[in-house]
Amino acid sequence: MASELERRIVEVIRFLREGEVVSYGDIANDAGFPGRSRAVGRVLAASTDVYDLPWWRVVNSTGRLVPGHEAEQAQLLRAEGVSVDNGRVKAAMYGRFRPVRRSNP
DNA sequence: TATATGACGACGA
DNA sequence: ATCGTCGCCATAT
Repeated sequence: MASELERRIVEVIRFLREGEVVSYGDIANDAGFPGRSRAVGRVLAASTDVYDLPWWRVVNSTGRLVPGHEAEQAQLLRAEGVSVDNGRVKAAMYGRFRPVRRSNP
């Protein structure tokens, strides 16, 4: 049985659209559980296939791709028109993803 | 009960 | 820009 936290997280990820890239922290915030980014990673790692979620549209707060799935994720993202460079989402202009520190906003 | 771990994030060096 | 440390917290051992 899924917890409230897990249900909310899954719901938020399910609604991500093509070309929309968000961070774990963004999802935690949208789910109503700010600061619980690790829970987002845990849910994805454990049940991506179960819920059939667009896991590739989730990156960390610095734009880094998912460890161990970088090649596939980069391919999936580029197929949606998202630029990926050296294991990173290239710019801060996709979806709600925003880097924490931008030297040149 | 106690530690270790991790698809994270903020910060400082 | 990159790396290490620390806070966080559910699971695993």
